[in-house]
Amino acid sequence: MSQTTPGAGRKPRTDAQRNRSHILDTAEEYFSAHGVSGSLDAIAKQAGVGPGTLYRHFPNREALLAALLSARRERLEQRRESLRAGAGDAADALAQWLDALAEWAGAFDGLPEPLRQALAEGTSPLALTCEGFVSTTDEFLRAAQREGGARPEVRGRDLFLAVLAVSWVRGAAMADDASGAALSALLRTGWSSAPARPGAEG
Amino acid sequence: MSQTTPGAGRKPRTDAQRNRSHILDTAEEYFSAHGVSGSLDAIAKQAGVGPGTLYRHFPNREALLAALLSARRERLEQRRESLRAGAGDAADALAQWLDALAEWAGAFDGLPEPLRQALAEGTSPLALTCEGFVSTTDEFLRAAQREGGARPEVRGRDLFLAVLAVSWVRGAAMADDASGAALSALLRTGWSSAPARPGAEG
Amino acid sequence: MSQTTPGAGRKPRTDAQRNRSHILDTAEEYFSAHGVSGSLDAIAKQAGVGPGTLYRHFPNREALLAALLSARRERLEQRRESLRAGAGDAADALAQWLDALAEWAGAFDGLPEPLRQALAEGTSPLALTCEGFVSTTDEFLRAAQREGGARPEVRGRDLFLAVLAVSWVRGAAMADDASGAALSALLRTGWSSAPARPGAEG
Amino acid sequence: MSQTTPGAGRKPRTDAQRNRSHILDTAEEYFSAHGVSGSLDAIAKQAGVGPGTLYRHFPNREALLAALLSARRERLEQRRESLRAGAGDAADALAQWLDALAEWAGAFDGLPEPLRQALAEGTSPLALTCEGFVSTTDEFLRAAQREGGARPEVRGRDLFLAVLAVSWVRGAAMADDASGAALSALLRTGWSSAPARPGAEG
DNA sequence: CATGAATGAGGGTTCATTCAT
DNA sequence: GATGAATGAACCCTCATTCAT
Repeated sequence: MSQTTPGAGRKPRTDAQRNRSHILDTAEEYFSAHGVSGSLDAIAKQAGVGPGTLYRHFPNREALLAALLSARRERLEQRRESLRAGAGDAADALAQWLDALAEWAGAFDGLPEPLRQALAEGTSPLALTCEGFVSTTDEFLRAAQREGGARPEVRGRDLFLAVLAVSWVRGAAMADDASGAALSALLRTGWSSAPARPGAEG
Repeated sequence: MSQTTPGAGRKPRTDAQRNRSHILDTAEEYFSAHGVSGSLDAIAKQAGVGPGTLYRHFPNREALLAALLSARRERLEQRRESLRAGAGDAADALAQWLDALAEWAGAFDGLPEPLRQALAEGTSPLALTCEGFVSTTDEFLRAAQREGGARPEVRGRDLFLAVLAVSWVRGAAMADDASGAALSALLRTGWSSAPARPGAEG
Repeated sequence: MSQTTPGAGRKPRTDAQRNRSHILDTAEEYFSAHGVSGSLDAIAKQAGVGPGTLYRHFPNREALLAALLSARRERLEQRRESLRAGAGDAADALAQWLDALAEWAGAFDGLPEPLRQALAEGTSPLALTCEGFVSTTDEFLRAAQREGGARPEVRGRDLFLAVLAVSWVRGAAMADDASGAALSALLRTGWSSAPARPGAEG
Repeated sequence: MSQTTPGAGRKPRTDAQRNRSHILDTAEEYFSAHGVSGSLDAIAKQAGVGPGTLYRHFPNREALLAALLSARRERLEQRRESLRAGAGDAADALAQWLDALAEWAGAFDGLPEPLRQALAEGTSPLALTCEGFVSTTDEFLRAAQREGGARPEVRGRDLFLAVLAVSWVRGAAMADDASGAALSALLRTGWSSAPARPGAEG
């Protein structure tokens, strides 16, 4: 009655994997449609498994989220590599990295919230993922600072949080889609047009 | 059971008012302690009224929130007036206005979320309040732009959203309290140290 | 779809009472059939109310149990009165009171367990009821002790617990129904045939 | 993952035994800590075996319990032997046997319950163990009766049940630890101080 | 023999909201 | 106006048991 596509026969053992990824697919779909607060039970049902099965694979919502994001993380890490390899401006690289990060954090409706919490509380499987990205952000940032393309007082963690915040704003179906881009720009240049403290950075 | 002595038979119209403001006081306290997602039922109970009574005055959570914020809005409007009157730099006035706004948006845990939604969806009593502040922000912003103290491409709505976003980040008990301030600074100056406007500063 | 017998129209307000007692009736029936560990949700469903309604009236299983038993308590208290009024032997009165108590404690399958817990932990609405009966037991006991019909070292609380224990034994569908009676007798006379009090019988 | 070095290919038959006794040790520990209603899954996990393995050895909770108790049974049977050998009073021997039994039945929190059920239903591996002890109790009892130290109408089965009941009462963390002892005494002498029906037994 | 993934009913509980009184 | 009982979907989680490998 439950999990097999009819005619697929039995799927045990190795299909723990298949089941797991089926749950992941379903969750991806479900979170995309309903946001990260969607019901776990509903995901299980939609995946055609009992709640216990989902629970076995992912003991809580964050674990599921973490698994979901880790798939996307790969893409992000590829991006990181290509940006590292890229010859150009360190500041541009940072900007592009932040964009990639923002896209990642905006994968699902409401995702920024648990990410921020993970960062704040440290526990939760999401925290590790976040910390990793904070480090990467720091690298890009320091490179840019060395080249004089980024303000020296800025810290990677703040930048990461800022990206989260921008994603959070984007999250709502905005009346005005320009806002997302505008905020990214704001983040880069600030609203002030005063000189960026001449002499502070050469 | 709450405000009338039983058997009095006289229920002066003012009782409705008294009830209403008692609910507001309770809600203020409750939201401060439990964040804006606290149970409305609990507020009603704590206020000593039935849930129906609460609902009569405030048909939903946002209405209650709006009423709560409108009290604080006065303070904010006073701030606006004093900033308008202030002689100084228009950019500084804007910065101070944004700070005041951030404080307002951080009144309760989780408040930025409904504010953003209100702004995005337009419906909801909160939307009006927000729009009002967007306008005010716009005024300050345009003044600053006229003086050359703010970038011309920035819009008041984006600034308002940015303030919301900063408040949202602050919301979590951050491991690092400096982040809030850092983000505010970031918002003003951006992370880039490239000249704010080519030619503007040599 | 839910709680009204079709055609009964609406039942609000006063029918909180009717509802409440309907739940009680259902619970009585349900506990009789399935023992005191039966599902509360199932009771609610069978009573035609939502789980929340049941929950409103009885915040937990013990509260429900207490309400159920308080109905029977009246019968027990009548018994107490008639025993008090009865002229006869104080020891016999005690014995009959203990029998009544045992019947009360055996009302539902598994009831002795929560009763014992209530007595041990003191919290729980059941505890009060139990304590009351302990007191009554003490009264009967002391009367019997004064007449020399009960051992002086025995305490009311122990007797109450013993009754609970006897009911507990009875609880299982015994292969041998004589056991219940045998235990009651045992409780009265003990298994030893040594003189009850040295000198009391020569 | 548990007992074989992976790749060894050799799984001597004794491993089953080793597994079995490891499960038993774990269960002993677990039941001691959590009472007999603890989760079997948890025991399996703690023992480092799959739930299936546990189930192979012990098809249900009672089987596991029976195995656990059979270890303790040996101690009990030694006690029996020493009591049989003892010269003294048959009634005292019975009393001591009952004490030993009570201790046995109190080995784990909540143990009396399944024991009673086993006795009542006859099925279940525990029943055999219980019946054995009923017989032994009967032996001691009859000896005492022959010496005039026990009432003639008492039966071994009732005494066994009574011991279970006393253990059951002891089970709860009693506000008053004296109750356990008091009940044992009660069981021996009864609460009545009337002569033990002189003439009925000599 | 051992494994451990899967099952899935069932547990208690919460709460925004409606509506008869 | 105020009341508060009723609703009932939804939530997360547990666990004894089966069975393909």
